[in-house]
Amino acid sequence: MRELLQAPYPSLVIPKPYDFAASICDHGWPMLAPFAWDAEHKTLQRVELLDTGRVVLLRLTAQEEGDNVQLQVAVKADQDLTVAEMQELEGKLRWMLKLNEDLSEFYAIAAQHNRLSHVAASGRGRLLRAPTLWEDVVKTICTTNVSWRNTVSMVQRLVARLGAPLVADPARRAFPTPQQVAAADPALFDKEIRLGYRNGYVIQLAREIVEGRRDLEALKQNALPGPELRQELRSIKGVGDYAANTLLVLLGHYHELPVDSAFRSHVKMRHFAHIPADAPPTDAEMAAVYDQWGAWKALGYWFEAGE
DNA sequence: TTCCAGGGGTAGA
DNA sequence: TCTACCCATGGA
Repeated sequence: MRELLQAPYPSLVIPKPYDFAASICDHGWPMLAPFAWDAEHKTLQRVELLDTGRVVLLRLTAQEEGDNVQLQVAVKADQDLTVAEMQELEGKLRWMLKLNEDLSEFYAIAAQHNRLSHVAASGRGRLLRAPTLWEDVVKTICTTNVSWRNTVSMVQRLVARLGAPLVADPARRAFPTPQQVAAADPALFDKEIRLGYRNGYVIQLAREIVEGRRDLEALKQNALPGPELRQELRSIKGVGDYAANTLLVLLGHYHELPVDSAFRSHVKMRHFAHIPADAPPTDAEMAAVYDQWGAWKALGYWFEAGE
């Protein structure tokens, strides 16, 4: 196993400003396998299966000099990567870190909010996502109606049982592909992976993809307007309003709010504390609080809640 | 034992 | 469109 320091990818343009560690940690995704966050060294690790079938370990850190940030990418692999593999990784890194998104409109609104102006100043808002929409859909389904700790456990078991292993450290595995999930014995889900009633949703989605009945990755091309994209996501069994809006955020559409128990709890406490408990605000009333954020409601809520 | 967690599907109105 | 009911899992 060789450690190949590719530092940095010269064509991987880092936006300014950009706070690598804060951006990675601004939601729970780095805690979900096969991601792992090393807080002490501010390093994001990920086991990744390449198109060639090779499994590599990525280690990402940022080197900062003033507002000039350079991404340091270390790749552990059994041999040198090919040019095509390097290009594949570069594309995946750009997607995962949302380096291509233009957040200037969001920053302009955030700068007008005293308590959120730091978000704009430090260049946050690029929430971590998986290289594939498939992985993000499965993980989002695993966040529904369970505690976060349970989500972490479910995803860990899914990766541990079905993901492709790293040669030098077989205990570390990549996220399972739709093919691997579709080919798995459903009994393995019932007995070991234990996603509860979500087992059927994940297996069904994998089969739809493998059989060519659904092309999730095509949705990343940003070819569909928001409402149609949302409708497409809602057509996935197990994806309801909350999950669809969460996935829209991951896809770079922030006009819909992922309304879950955490949203309701936060908004009630922050904006409706004077309302009697026996007459709670409706979801629509709570969502209206963020109308001022226009197309950036979800980020506005997210960073307000994260203060 | 019961409730709840970063809800969703279905049937019936 | 709205409501009631059911759904596996694991921790409190």
